[in-house]
Amino acid sequence: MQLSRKADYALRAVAYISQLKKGDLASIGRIAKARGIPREFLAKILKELTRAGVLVSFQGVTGGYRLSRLPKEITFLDVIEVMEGPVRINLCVDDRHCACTNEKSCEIRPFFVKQQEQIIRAFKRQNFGAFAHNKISKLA
Amino acid sequence: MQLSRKADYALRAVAYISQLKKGDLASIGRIAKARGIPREFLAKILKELTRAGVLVSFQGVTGGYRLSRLPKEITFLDVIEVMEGPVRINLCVDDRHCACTNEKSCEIRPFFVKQQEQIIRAFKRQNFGAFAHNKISKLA
DNA sequence: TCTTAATAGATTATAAAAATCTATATTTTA
DNA sequence: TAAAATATAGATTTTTATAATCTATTAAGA
Ligand code: SF4
Ligand code: SF4
Repeated sequence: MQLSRKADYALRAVAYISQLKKGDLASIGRIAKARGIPREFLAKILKELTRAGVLVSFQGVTGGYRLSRLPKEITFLDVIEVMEGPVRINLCVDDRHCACTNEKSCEIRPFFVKQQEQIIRAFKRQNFGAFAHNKISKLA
Repeated sequence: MQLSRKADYALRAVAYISQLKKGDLASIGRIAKARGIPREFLAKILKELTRAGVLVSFQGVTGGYRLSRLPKEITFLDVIEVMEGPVRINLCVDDRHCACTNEKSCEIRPFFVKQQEQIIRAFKRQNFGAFAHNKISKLA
């Protein structure tokens, strides 16, 4: 019932990158240091975000990462789903078949279906526009 | 980001017990069979719920469990917290001190504080009155 | 006193999360 | 063109949490 550290790190890294000036890049090392995230773990995270199309990367001495689109066009849900896969608040609550065989008659399932909709809506509503360079004074 | 099986089992067990007629008891074996929950695991769960004051138990041949109070007076939150401890949607989001040192300046924390309030409110609102004997035709 | 319950608590097994490691590819610049 | 700094790929390891089971004991009714 708790967000993984991986997703938490990812959200903070993307928030950091959102604050870059247009055209700027941030390297793994810089982000890791600024946000206190284990460097190698962050490398893995940014790699996955890049592969998923959330970030764009550049290799070489002046390399690093930037967003693939505007901050306001990237949602918390986008980032969380790259890290954890589809959000499922309880085992059964998605469209796929699951191990539990009670799905049809289950008393408590409808409650979780509803709560899942709520939380997904909230994750979708929250985007990184709130952290963009013009919204926050300076990078730490 | 997913409810534990333990909590899911617990909710279904309490829902089952909520459907008993006044004065009736249900044994571990009966509930486990009816709901497809591993018997020994359920024994542990019901033990904990009893110790926490959600259920009342009776030993001996005619023993079993009943609710400690009216179904509508037991919430999903009550049961979930006995199983998993305090609900925390992300590491930092509670009153205690946590490992992450970013708490004060963290950009994303306020979002999770808010979402946590939402989900806790929903867990508190949902009670077992909805499953009481007079609401549902018969026990399966 | 036998049987069928719950209780207590330790233990094991499995899986997921978190982190790290090794090696390679790419780009800049001295 | 060699060195340095960067990202990429993927495997591996470590750690922790979840899930489940086991052993022994206590309690009460028939
Ligand atoms: S018991 Fe109900 S809520 Fe739980 S996993 Fe199965 S269908 Fe879903
Ligand atoms: S980084 Fe922010 S949201 Fe994440 S655990 Fe730390 S304070 Fe909480």
